[in-house]
Amino acid sequence: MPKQVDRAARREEILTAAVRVFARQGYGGSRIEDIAREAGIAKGSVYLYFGSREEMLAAAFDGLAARSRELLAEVGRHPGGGSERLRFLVRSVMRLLAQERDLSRVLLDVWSMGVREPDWIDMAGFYRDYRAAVTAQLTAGERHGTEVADAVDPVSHATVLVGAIEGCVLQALFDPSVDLAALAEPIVSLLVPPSR
Amino acid sequence: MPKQVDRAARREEILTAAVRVFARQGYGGSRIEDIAREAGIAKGSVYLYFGSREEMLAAAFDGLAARSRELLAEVGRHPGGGSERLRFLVRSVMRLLAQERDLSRVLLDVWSMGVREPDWIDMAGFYRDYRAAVTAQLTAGERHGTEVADAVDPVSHATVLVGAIEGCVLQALFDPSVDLAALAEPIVSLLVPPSR
Amino acid sequence: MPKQVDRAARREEILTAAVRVFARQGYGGSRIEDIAREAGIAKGSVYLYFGSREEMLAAAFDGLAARSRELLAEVGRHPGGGSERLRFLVRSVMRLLAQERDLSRVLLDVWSMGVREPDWIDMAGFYRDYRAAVTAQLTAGERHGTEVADAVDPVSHATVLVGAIEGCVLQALFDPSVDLAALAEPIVSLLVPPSR
Amino acid sequence: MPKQVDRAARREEILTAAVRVFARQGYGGSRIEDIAREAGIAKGSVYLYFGSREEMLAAAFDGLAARSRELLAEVGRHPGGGSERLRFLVRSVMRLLAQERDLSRVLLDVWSMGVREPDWIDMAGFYRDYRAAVTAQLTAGERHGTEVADAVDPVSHATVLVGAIEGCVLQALFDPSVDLAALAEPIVSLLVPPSR
DNA sequence: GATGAATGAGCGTTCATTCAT
DNA sequence: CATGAATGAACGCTCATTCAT
Repeated sequence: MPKQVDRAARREEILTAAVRVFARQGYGGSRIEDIAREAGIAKGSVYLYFGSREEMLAAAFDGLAARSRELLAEVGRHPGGGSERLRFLVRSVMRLLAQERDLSRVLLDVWSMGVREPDWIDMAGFYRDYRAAVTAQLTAGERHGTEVADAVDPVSHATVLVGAIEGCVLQALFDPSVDLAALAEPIVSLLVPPSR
Repeated sequence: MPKQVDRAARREEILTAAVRVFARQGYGGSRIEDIAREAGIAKGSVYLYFGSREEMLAAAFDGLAARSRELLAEVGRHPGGGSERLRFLVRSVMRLLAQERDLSRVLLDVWSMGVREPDWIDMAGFYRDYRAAVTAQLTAGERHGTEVADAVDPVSHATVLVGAIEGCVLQALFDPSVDLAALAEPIVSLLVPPSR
Repeated sequence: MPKQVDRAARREEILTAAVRVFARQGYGGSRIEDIAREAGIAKGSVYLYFGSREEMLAAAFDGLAARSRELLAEVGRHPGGGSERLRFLVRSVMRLLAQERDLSRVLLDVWSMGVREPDWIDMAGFYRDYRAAVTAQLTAGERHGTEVADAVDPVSHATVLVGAIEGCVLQALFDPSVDLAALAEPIVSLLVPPSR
Repeated sequence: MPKQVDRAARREEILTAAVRVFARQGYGGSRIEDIAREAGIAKGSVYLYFGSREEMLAAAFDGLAARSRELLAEVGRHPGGGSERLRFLVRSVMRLLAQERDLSRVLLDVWSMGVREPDWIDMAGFYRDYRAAVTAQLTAGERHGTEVADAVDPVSHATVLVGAIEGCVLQALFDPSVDLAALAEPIVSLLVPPSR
């Protein structure tokens, strides 16, 4: 299936170009022609791979979401207790986002879009799953009594942890002096309960 | 004698309408006419009070930023040590944002805009000040040795705290089952060091 | 009738302001508000004296046309033969236009408007009368054989003379180094037949 | 393979349509849609060939100016003395303008625009060159003493000659009974010095 | 497939004019 | 009379999308 591979690869190329342009100009400020130029193809050709401009934004987020879900899955297979796994999660996610500056920027537009059109991409579901995975690890050892009883209910704790990650990404986008990668450890120290 | 109008009040009315529309449709999806209709005036009249659509977005954020800065200032005058003051800050900010759903939604568009056009509104400066105020309270008692030495440097701690707030707001926007107001206490418990 | 006088005077004030603005910004680029500001009154007040923006342009030209027609009438009463009278006409007209830079500039807009809407102001009639007056003087002495037979028919001669005046005004408007007043004598020398 | 279009030719078609519309309705009264309709294309397509409405006006004048400059250059190569050459110039220019009624009408708008925005199109320069070419021919034979000493300085003489041409065009535009082509000879007789 | 010329709905903004005070 | 806030029709220009080649 050589055609299939080519098609998918070309689609990916265009998507990468789109993300660069979205990151630079914002979704609202990105013309199809800008994306085509960035991808080195003609304007009309974009429509051979994407049905609309919005579809590209969705695809960009899908990529990030897929990688995040993979991470979430990995976490469940990670050796160690809940805390080890959460540390792994936080570090992995922060590394991912620190490396994907462009995608992070685009995330802002996706957020804005997702708030308005809940049917467009299931943002609520994404973050719900995210929190659920964190919650699972936070409560992992509980039934064995090996974790100190937390004053904070695990779901709220998870929300705060997830929120801290997203909120740090946000600040890093605004202010280059905020080093996103370096914030993994503080988040871990402050929000991941010590093992045992 | 011309018609008597309180320019500032009228401007505020329009701004409120604009925020409602921005919240509902997103900045990019809000036509001037929508805003005018929401405000109960004619399209052209909007331009008697705002120079452009973007100016309304900026004004919306300015309002929120001003109230936030007030809060920050109040914090400095609040009785008690750094921890008390931080508790006050977190609770106040969360209450403010919980009450201002529309403004929070609009915040997403402002973020998106602010990342791209750093000269438009000084987002970096806003969050820098925000973090600085938090940092100040985190280090308030330190020189007297009354606070437990923190494993996390105060600036990073502040970033995480501010991030947690913003990140919780974000999740609450996506998912109505996330109760923003109820997250104040978890944030306090997890991220504000206990007094003494 | 004091009110009457005031009203007329006020109208004239506004018209003068309008001419200044038209000259500076062009008719198309002159907003009613600009004119009102120049006249030191409120926007709405303009409409107490003029029915529309276009009416002001017409009035501006009317003023110039009236003064031109006066000149034409004076010419007929001027002592001397046709040539003397033409010299007087050319010098007077050139002096008038040289003094009224603003009106000359506005003339360009009036021309542009007048070509398109013949019913608006009778431009054709104005120039016809103008040429007729010149023609009359060119042929003044002819029937007595006191003028040298001209190789050029008087109507064409008049057209060229009138054209030269307007064309010189035009060049002076474009190029400040063209001294309109100084062109009266050359026009006289070249286009007014010597007496006898 | 994209549709094959001769960009320059298409641009010219649109320009011709624009000139027709400008001539009929005036620049200020010509909507882009009118021009598009006249050209038989869609509104947006106009912008594939012109960046703005004003650019079309400039292009219209550029065309006329280019042809005029060609004429000026031809004059310098024309056989005969200065007077022969000037006769050739006057006749050629008058023929050109008589044939291009629409462009002449548009000229009125260009004048109006050019007076206000000297940087837009170098009207002053155009007429300066025009006068310079005429002046050159007026003084052509002087140093050999073959021309009768003129009472009028050549630069003023040139200004009057150029002015007469433009002024006759103007009158012809207002009044159909003025036959522009027929005015070439009167201008020659009156303003071009006889040979020798 | 690829192209890019063409389309035309759509929108931000302007401004002449009106009219309540 | 004077004012200037309000109006809303109008228009220049953009750009996502289509489709003939």
